[in-house]
Amino acid sequence: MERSTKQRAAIQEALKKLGRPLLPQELLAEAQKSVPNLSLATIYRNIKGLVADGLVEVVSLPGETDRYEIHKHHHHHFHCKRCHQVTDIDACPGDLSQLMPKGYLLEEHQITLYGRCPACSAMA
Amino acid sequence: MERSTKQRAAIQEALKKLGRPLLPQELLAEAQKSVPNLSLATIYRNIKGLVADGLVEVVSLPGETDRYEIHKHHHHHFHCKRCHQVTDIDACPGDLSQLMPKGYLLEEHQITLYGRCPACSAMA
DNA sequence: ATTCTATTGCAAACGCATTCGCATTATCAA
DNA sequence: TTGATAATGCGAATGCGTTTGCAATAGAAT
Repeated sequence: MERSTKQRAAIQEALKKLGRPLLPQELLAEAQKSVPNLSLATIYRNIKGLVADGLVEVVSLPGETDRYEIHKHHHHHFHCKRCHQVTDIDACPGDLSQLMPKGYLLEEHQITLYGRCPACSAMA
Repeated sequence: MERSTKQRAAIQEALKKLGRPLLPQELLAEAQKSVPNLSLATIYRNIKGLVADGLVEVVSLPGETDRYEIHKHHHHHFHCKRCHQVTDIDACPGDLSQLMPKGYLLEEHQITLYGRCPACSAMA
């Protein structure tokens, strides 16, 4: 059966607290603030379960290793070119079937936006 | 200096002929039709050069290994969920800065469309 | 033709994210 | 409290895409 551990709690906390897609490493760093010797293997093991339970979702961006965030409704992502943090974008242009050539059936779409986040655009 | 080999020619031909982003393996298979014992290492070595020369561009899609296609102007991609082939989509919704939260600077965007290509939607 | 050396093919080696083995620890039902 | 066993930590092992070492091959200038 399923046991509740401080590690799993710390992981969910971290995801909830930062509220953006996190790399296993980022998740590890944040969760270790409450469980110091938490290991990366435990991050992977728990994430796997959380994803299976539908509590967490995998965020794959082009050329990036998978990130994880608490499950939400349809949304897109912004990737800062400077700090490389990924942020959720709740807006959506809507139906894109207008872009499709004849004969193609559109089922989903994913948009990745690139640029500078507020903190980074304030700098350079 | 730079020499022209039948392998490099075959690789460019394959990219031109299929006209869509190709995986190293797909490229290998197609190019081997004219140069039978072409090796994967040669695919990688030549692609590297072609990309450096700006003749070929890298196409990274979420969760997929990089594909390569002849360089074109801004466009997007369609990924068939059944046959997994990737097709160019020349249309673009245009300016998406309306989606951005305040303070974020938008520089680029990438859209990946998913569904069924004509051949595959005709089936199931 | 001959020579010089870029390019190739092949297999071994890498880099890196993710998974696994296993002894140890900790959760939870009884 | 105790016993059964799920979960953890750590390091070793995978998987897989890509790169590299090296001897053999083949462009291209002379």
